[in-house]
Amino acid sequence: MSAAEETPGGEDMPWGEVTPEAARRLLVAAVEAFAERGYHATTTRDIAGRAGMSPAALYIHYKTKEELLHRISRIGHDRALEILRAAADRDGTAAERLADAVRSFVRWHAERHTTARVVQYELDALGPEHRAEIVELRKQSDGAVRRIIDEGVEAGEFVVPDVPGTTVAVLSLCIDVSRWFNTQGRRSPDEVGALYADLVLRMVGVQK
Amino acid sequence: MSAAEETPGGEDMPWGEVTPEAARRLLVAAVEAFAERGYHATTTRDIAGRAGMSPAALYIHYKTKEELLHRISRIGHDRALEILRAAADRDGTAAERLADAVRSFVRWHAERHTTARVVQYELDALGPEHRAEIVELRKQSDGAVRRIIDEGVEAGEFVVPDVPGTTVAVLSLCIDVSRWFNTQGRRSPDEVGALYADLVLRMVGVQK
DNA sequence: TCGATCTCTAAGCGCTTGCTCACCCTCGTT
DNA sequence: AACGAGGGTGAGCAAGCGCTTAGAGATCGA
Repeated sequence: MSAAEETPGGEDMPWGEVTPEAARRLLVAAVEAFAERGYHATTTRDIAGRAGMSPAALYIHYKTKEELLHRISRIGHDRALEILRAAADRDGTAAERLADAVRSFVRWHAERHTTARVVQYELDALGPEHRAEIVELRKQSDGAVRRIIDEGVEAGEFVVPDVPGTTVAVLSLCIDVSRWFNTQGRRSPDEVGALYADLVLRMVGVQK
Repeated sequence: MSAAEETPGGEDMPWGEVTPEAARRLLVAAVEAFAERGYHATTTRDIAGRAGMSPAALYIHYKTKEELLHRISRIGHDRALEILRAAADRDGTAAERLADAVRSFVRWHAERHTTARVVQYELDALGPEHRAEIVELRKQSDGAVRRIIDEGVEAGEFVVPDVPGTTVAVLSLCIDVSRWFNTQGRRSPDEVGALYADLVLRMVGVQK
């Protein structure tokens, strides 16, 4: 390891920013449990057990079970928004940027589909203030995609009669990947990403 | 009422086939509660309360809480499959039939989004045998859509490099409507259906 | 009029839940 | 050697869970 304070696994390790290590183990265990059985069906004993700790250990690092979900949701949404913004801010035609956004967004939802499932489908389990915070992040994701489509229409690259509606459809299509994607399935995350990028370009009227 | 044995509301009333009336009231209450809070977060006391009955009354009509979910899921999936098959079996070009399938399927997911949310997103809460039964119905839905796309490709109407992948994407797009659709929102079920039918025709390469 | 049948309730059982508390063990520092 | 701080545990509390049971009331054919 090059830097003294670097986290094991490097900066790109998922959950690398969560410290100390016991807190990260609990969080990873919670992601798995929430993804498998849903937030409400998961017990704090199950989470602690998966992390190899006693039920009481959870409450040293997190005030409540809901705070655990919030931390997961927050980190996941930050990452999702980062991915979309990176694609939107690139150089290139609108078609290139939209394809890039869909490809990387879908790849994330497929590769990290356990995390994504929790992030995208357990929103209602959050408390009111936490939910409001996350909803705001979602609006920004919507904005990033809409911006690309708007610019494509303006540049004459896209033919889109209903930009807000198409934006919702594109995001919805990508997000739902985390529901049906299965590691045992036939397709790799890269393949699904490529397929979806092609489908979305067709949706906005790009001719090949 | 014209026929002696007719159910109030007529044949097209949702849940009209569920009798007696108390059982239907409980089922409708369960749909609302499951859609709002999720299956696991919903208590049998809450369901009975919404139906204006005591907690014990639920067990006169249903053996367990899971049986209630299964009944809802079964009826909903039957209806969804019926909609897709009706469109697939119509006369007309593949494009017309695909547009019809998407339009009516999306309209159902928007109009009855509380029901659809339970039907589409609470699959994992079912027991193993019940889940297997429902998964089989889903495969048939996939088959109905795939058939239309296959025929469109064969007839030269569609240009689709990856038929199975596109089928999954089309169904996924429609199903996810039940997650984000809101009655207070700007669009009517008809409008979303029309938008989505257009987007899907673009996905399969139909030129306008 | 009488019991049979069906629907529904009040009360509550056995269990699990999220979470707490008193205490212990392992440290780095003095 | 003594200490304080903080991560960890075993036991368990109050509350809420799905579900059961004994019995009340309403309805109806014989």
